[in-house]
Amino acid sequence: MFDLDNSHIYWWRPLHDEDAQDTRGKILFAAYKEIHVNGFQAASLNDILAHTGVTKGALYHHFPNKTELGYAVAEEVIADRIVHSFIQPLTEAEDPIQALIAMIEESGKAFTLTDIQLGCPLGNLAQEMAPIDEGFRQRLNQIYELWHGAIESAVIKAQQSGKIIEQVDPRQVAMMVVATMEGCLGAGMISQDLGKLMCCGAGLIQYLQLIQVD
Amino acid sequence: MFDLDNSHIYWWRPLHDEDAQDTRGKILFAAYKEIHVNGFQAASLNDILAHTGVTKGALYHHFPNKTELGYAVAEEVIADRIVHSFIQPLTEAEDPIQALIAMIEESGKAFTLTDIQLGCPLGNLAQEMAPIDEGFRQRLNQIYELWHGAIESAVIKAQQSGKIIEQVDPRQVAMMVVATMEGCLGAGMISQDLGKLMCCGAGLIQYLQLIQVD
DNA sequence: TAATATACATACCGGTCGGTATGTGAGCAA
DNA sequence: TTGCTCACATACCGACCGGTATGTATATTA
Repeated sequence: MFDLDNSHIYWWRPLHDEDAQDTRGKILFAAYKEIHVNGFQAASLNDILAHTGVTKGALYHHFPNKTELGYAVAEEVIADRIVHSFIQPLTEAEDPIQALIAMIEESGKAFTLTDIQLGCPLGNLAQEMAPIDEGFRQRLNQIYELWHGAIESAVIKAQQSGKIIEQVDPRQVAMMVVATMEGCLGAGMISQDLGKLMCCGAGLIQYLQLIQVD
Repeated sequence: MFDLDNSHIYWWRPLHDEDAQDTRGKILFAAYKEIHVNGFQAASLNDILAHTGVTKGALYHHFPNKTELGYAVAEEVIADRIVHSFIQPLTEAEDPIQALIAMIEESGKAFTLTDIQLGCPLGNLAQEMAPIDEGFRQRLNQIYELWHGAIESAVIKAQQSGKIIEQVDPRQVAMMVVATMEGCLGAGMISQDLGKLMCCGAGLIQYLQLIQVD
């Protein structure tokens, strides 16, 4: 239904170099892009193969069926991306709340119109598959729990060093931040307007500043 | 792929009585449910017909093709639901911010596990179709803009009556509230945990209380 | 009453889907 | 050299998809 070849500006690209990959890696990355654009159910194996030059025999040599290919994309590609982009920067930071704010600001600037048209690979797949496939739900939920945990730890750390007010519940803040980030991306996607994405993100940043001690 | 018949507890049900509808209405409502469960692309016309007892001839008598059926669902069923559930209560309220908080609390209580498994009909469809079909994007974006406008007006009204601090931008708050509500539903969906939905919603309510003047 | 339009019902079509059965060439161990 | 395994390649299958062509009963109009 929709064919997108914008590999040169693909923000959601996994961090490692996909050109130097083996057959399995090629399939995995092509499947990731197909799924990101069309969703899992509408993703066509034939299209994935056409984009890679790999044949169907090779695909079914590495993956038993389409569903397992989807699981592998979730576990290996998407999880990897979330950890590197949103979790590691938080756990490594001195001041994790400032890092979080910086991360939101950076994301807002780094996104292109093409990026937000596609939405978040994790969020899209979760919305589509969680209700109808327990295997997807569990794998994607695990990624979210990692993410929630990282922000929760950041808030706790900030509270301990007296940078965030004691009244807020770290778990609540963590869930809300992730939810709002996903929601902001959705707003950007539907409006196809980077300004609205930034507007939404600014609201989130202001919230994070409101819960800091003066 | 997934067949759900929980019409007796279907929270997302349109407000009017679907049993007393004409053929067109029956198709529309059945399509709405199919799309809500499976997404638009994976929604099967044959399944819709099987659930209604209507035949394909009747369907194509009322709708020229699947896409136009989807447009009609967005314009007539989904928009109707959002307006009645989230917009009218706001525009009619004396104290719209309190109404907004009450609405979030009420939603949290009214939802069943089955409800959150499916996610928001508007959000799901937007995430799926906005990137690949301009017709869907425009129709769904219009609904979001209505929603944003209603909350923005509520915030402005609250600022004028001195109930909300002047520092916040009404448009930012509006977009963030909608984004967070959608994000919270997503969190509930993926975790299949009403507690997490409530936790996320509590974070949003606390934000709304933080921007109120003491 | 005859003609016409509406509101469906039935049967079927070409195309695409995920999946499979079978074939093939390279590498390696004996 | 032979025999086996791995890593694919090719051809094909039945199922299901959205869509259409055609038939028919009923209501409306001339």
